[in-house]
Amino acid sequence: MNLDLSGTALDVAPRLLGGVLISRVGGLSVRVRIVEVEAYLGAHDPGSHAYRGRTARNAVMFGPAGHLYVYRHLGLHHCINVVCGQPGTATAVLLRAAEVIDGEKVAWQRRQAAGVCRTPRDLARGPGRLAVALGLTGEHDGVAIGFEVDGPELVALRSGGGAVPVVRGGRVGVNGPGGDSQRYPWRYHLAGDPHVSAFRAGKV
DNA sequence: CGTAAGATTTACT
DNA sequence: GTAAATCTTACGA
Repeated sequence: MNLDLSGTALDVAPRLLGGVLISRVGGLSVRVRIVEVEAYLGAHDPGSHAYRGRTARNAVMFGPAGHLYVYRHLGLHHCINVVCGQPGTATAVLLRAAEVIDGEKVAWQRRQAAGVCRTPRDLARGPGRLAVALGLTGEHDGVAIGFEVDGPELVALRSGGGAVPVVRGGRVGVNGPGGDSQRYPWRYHLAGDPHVSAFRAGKV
């Protein structure tokens, strides 16, 4: 089943949960099940990078859906977004955490090379860790997303198909006015899944 | 041009 | 629990 990315991040985010992401970076295949995402709505969202307009970094978000927006955070880590919506609307879904279901050995080696990973649970639990496990870096900013498991694209996305228990809550590290982390409840994750990262409120 | 803050992770007290 | 690492963008002088 193909994913429809033409809606806003709020439409797309819940549908990505339970879906499968395949990465073939460097010829090494890693497959993960998405368990946690966050929606970002561009110009209408103070927490979005695109809130204050287009820059060289976030240009991809203003483009058509079905592309990867990868950015470097704090100089050390990368975060992966799926661009959705229409061109000109900078809406995207941040992939925050996933469960590695195939290519665990490759993911483990990448995580060991970049830092320390003690348990399989931590392989892709968190945005930066997920990027490492998948082998995605700043070079992959703007690459097209495929929808076939064995397609030519570097990364591919597939819907999980069935309904999954979704929990909605405040985004991690992002606050609304007055330090209210629940002001924009645009974080979605699978209920009770151990691979979901811990919630942290943003700085006030 | 200089400074502050950020969609984070890791290590140390 | 708290701090440090480290780079890009935004904003004030």
